This record gives sequence, structure tokens and C-alpha cells, in this order.
Amino acid sequence: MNDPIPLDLVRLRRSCAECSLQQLCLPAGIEGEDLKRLEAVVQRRRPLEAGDRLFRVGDPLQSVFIASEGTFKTVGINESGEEHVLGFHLPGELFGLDAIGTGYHRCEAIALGKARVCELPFGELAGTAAQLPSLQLQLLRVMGQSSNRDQDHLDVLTRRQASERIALFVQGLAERYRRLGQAGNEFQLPMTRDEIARYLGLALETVSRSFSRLHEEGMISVRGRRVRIINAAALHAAASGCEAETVRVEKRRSRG
Amino acid sequence: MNDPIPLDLVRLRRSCAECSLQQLCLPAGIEGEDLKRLEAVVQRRRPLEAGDRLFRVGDPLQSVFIASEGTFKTVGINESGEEHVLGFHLPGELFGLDAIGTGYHRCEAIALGKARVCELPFGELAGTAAQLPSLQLQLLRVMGQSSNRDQDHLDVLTRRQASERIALFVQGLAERYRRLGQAGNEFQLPMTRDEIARYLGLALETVSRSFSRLHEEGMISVRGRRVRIINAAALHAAASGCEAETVRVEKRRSRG
DNA sequence: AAATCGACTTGACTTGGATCAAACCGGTCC
DNA sequence: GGACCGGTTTGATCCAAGTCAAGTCGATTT
Repeated sequence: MNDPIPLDLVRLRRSCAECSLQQLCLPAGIEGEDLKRLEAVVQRRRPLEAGDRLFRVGDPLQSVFIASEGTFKTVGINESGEEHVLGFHLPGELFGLDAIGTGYHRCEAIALGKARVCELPFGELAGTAAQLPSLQLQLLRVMGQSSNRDQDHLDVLTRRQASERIALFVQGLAERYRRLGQAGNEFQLPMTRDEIARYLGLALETVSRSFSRLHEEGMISVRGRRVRIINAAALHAAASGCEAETVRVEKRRSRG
Repeated sequence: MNDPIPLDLVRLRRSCAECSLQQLCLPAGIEGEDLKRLEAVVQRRRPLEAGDRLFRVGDPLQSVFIASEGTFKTVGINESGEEHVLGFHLPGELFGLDAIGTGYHRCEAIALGKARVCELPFGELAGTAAQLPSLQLQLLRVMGQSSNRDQDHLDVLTRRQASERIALFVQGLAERYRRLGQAGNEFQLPMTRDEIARYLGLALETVSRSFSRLHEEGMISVRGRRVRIINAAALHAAASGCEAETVRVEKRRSRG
């Protein structure tokens, strides 16, 4: 704190208009003068290291954040002290909205590796939104989408099978990487097995076993955090719970 | 349809200012002229019967709703065709926000018994919010709260113990009834065991058994849908998972 | 009062995944 | 090189909750 303003701040303050994430981010659908107004709210941040926290439980709402490089996780801590991962946030994804309801954060946001964020002071954002209907609508839409994601996640957690959850998880990540213009078939998981477990409501051993099983069955190839999707159709089937029977039948056959 | 406008429409169009739910509802914190502007958006509706649907999956976003009497459930339907209950909505609670992200509903809302809603056409609501910063903020806040509720629910679903979930559920309902000025210690469940099961990610038999267990242990009294909280402290302990050991120890003792 | 029906409870059995425990793998640091 | 360490895999065992199958209860109808 109280550092002299670093010289590269100029570089960091690149505009949304030039950002490759523009259409996947809060500015999506906002143009011209309105975009300039929104840009005035955005503060770009110095790089973060693995484990750096953007906010903690109980912090008053100051800003919401958008990952611009790297991945973040948000973790909630229940009264028993257990951590559970609420979500993983890839570039272009907004987080920190959890404090809007009460004015205080109920979870904490942690960088999973080297990362960078755009910070939007909430007061300014809301003020600007009050003047720009397009931004107001977009803000509501983004919150709605985040809520939709929560509901999908909720659905995943009520689905029973562990390997279904893993299959869905891998599929979902692939889809998100693809949208970012990266390879969806092969990627590096930015999180540990334990973090996946806490996200999916499973024990870490179960996560590991499920990965191994999908690997054995030839749907994906897993080596540590390196994942490759080999049979996307089968993975999709596994994700929607169709595979269970098929596989059992095949196993029975091969045994008998 | 095309009914002549019923005479009691006047009665139905009672103002938010006179409504007992005012401070527990969307208008909370909005006063004077602003409240009048909000009221102009609200349409009051004829009574609904058990099973009536307000919207279905895929319906385009028209309105959001607030229960004014009775209880609603929102249910999501996943691609396997299974229904899971996303939430129960008591008077004063806003729902239908699920369509804001995409413009289409991803769940359906069903009355659990005789009920009544206030309907707020979303276009008008957003338009009015754009002109009233207090409403804009309140709308964001309500969405944030709804998202917080989802996250608490998510936490419940990752907690393992079935009776913990039931204890939390009963506690939560009691709390909500109390806020509505009704008795929190004794109430009638507006939903079936099956609906609770689909909400908590359990089998209906497990729900039934968990109720019986909490009953046996003297925390609550259950007779069909009638629930009475007898030992709130023990229930609270059960809800946070502290009871498991205690009870087991006592059982062991009484057996030995 | 008997018959029907939906909601609920209870019992017996089975199983998926948690838990405990041990080994393994790939970095990094002496 | 070897020791160490966090993350990961794999094996063995156990238990909570799911599934299947009877009942029971209460409300409504005949």
C-alpha cells in the first residue's frame, strides 16, 4: 500500500473495447458512448499469485470482479468450518455478486494460479447503471445467468452418481474453454482434486476414482491435471446418466 | 377468458402501501412517490387453486411474481425428465427471476394450495427501475438475496446427513413463518413429503424416516403435515450436525 | 359402514460412496 | 543424487441412504 503508482498502470488500463473477452464479458451488447461510460468504472489490477484473496467472508461490498486472466474459486465456509467451493471463475466471468443481497461478502474469492482481474467498484457501477438502461439490463442479465448456473449446479448435486458429476464437470469446463477460443478437447485443470470434490459434494478419493473410471472406459484420458476428451458422445451420455446400464451390461458380458 | 372484468377487481387492486407484507416484500425501503410508481406496475391476480401453474419451462419472460397468499414451488426438469424442487415461495417472496438470464423460464411455478400472487410485468418493472435508483438497488438486492438462498440450499445439499437437512428445513420454515407474523413453533407444512424429498435431494422414505427420528428424539412433534417444534435448541444442534455424536452416545448408554 | 385413493410410515435388503490407510508420482530443495 | 512434500491414486471396509415391498392412516365417495 502507498506504493508509487507503477509505470505499467497505463498498460493495464487497456480499454474493454480492445479486450478479446469483450463479447463474453459484462460489456457484451454495450457499445459506443455507453461502453465508454462503463469503461470509466473498470479498474484493472496488478497480477495476482496463486492463493491471493480478493475478498473474505464478512468484508463489506466494495467491488465486483471479472477474471481477465487465470481462474478463481469462490469458497463458502459454513458454521462447522468446512469449506465448500461455490464456483470456479474463468476469464470473462463476473463474481463477487454474493455481497449484493446483504452488503457483505458471504464467501471468499481466491486465485488458483497466476491471474488478473478487472475490478468494478459497485457503487459506481450501480450509479452508472442507473443512467444507462443497457447496462442496467445487462447487469440484471448477468446476475440472472449466475443464478442459472447456481441452479444447474444444484441439479448436479442432487443427481446421484459420482461419475455423472465428473462427466458433467469435464464437459462444462470444455465448453467454457471452447467459448474462450481455447481448445476444449484438451486442457489443464486449474484446480486440485480436493477443490473439485468440494465443488461437487464428493470425497476427493471419489473424484479421483471417477476420473480413473472415465479414463478406463475410454471417454477421456487423464494424467494428473491434464485432461483430454476422447469420446465426446460417450462422455455426454455419461453426463446424462445413460451410460450406467450400458457399461454394466458390457461388463457382465465380458465376465460371462 | 374474455370474462367481463369482475367487480372485485377493485378490491384486488389494494395498494402495496396498505399491504401487511410491505416491509417483507419488494417495496421494502421504497416510500412516497417512488412507492406509487412501483405500485403502478403491480397487477393483483385472481385466486389460484392447488396445482395451477404461473409459467412453464420455455415460456418467454413476461412477469415476475410475488406470492401474496399461500405457497408456491418452483420445479426444474432436467433432461432425464426428473423434477427437482428449486424452492418454496411464501408470501412476500419474489420468484420467476430465473428467466432474466436468458429471457426464457427454465423452471415452472406451481401453487401448492389456494393462493394469490402479485404479478409484475418485467418490462415495466425494469423501465421503472431505470428511473428510480431506489427500486433499481432494491431489485438488485432482492436478486442477490435469492442467489444467497440458492447458495445456502447448495450448502444443505452437500451436507451429508439426511436428518440435518430436515432439521434445517424445519428451522428455516419456522423462521420464515415467524417473520410473517405467524406462529413459528407450530405450523402446517404446505408441501408433501415427496416435494420435500425433491427439494432436499433425498428419497421420500428418507424424509419420512428423518421426521420420525426427530420426533422420537423429542425435538419436534410430527403428525402428518402438522409440525411442532418442541426443543428448538436441540433442533438447532441437529441442524448444524452437532447432535449426531451426542445422540449416539446416549443410545449406546441406554442399550449397555 | 365399506370401498377407494393418495399421502405417509415402516421394515428388509442392497449399494454407492465415505472413511481409513497405504503407496505413488513429480517437483523442489538441500 | 536423495529427502521431502503436496497432490494423487488405489485398496479394503463400513455405513447412510436408496430401493423394493408391505402396511397404515385419513379424507372422500358411495
